[in-house]
Amino acid sequence: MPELPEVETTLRGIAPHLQQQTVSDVVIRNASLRWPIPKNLPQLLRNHTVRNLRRRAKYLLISFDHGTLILHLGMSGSLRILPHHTLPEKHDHFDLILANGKLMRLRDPRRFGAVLWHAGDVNAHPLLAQLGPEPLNAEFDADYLYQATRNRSAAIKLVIMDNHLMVGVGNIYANEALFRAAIRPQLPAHKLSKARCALLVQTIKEVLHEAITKGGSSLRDFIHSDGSSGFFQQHYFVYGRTGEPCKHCGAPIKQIKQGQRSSFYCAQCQQ
DNA sequence: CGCCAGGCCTGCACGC
DNA sequence: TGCGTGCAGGCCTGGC
Repeated sequence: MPELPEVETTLRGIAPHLQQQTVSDVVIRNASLRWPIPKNLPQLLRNHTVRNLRRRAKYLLISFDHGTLILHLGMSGSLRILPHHTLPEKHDHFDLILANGKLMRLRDPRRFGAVLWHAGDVNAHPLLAQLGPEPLNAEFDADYLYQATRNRSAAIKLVIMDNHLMVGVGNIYANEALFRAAIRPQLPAHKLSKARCALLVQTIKEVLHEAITKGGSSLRDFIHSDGSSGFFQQHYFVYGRTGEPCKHCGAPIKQIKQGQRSSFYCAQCQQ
């Protein structure tokens, strides 16, 4: 279930193998992801060279001279670098085959991911054009969060997960960042003081940085691994810990639903 | 068997 | 008008 740190780790894992490499072929085994994989991708990419790789929100952007391949891992997607002719397994839907003897393979059991093509300025793509700032960029700061939440009466957890306001905060890290900032997830966003906005900005950056560092430490296993990059071993303060004692005060962690997603918090520590 | 998890787009209805 | 908001639906599989 890739959140931003997993996507960032994936980017770092695949980038060295794709950079300046020429695509020799594209294999589409099952085109029915969130949107259909364009059928003409093989013709579009054959004999073209990867110029650059980057991440925007949870999208991986692989750019060529004539356009950009947009990848999203959805909830169950992973990418691996493998030798040519490695046999595909059940949920291996897409391969980018490189002239250097390797291939990049997308596995996505639940098929919520995406493989799209955009010619021209990728930032103008409908999926990317409306996105808010990156949480790890300097532009995402206390002033920004404070101003952006003044007219938002919705719960702060829903607001920080709104991609128009900011990107990259999924359910796990939203819960964890709010716990660390001692902010109750149901709090109306506009009620946050400037100081609490500053704290939340800090804890969001902190949980994401920590997760990326941990993911990075398992990067050596990226190739030939299952692509999960060791994120399973992370410890959480609140996520998935319903009824278990708060690691700060011992009170049982509560679970509620917000926007059809589970929220976890300590009613004692978070106000 | 049913329920749940995950990301996130889409559509609808409402009120200001 | 056009937002913000809340809700539901859709896309899937695997694990409990």
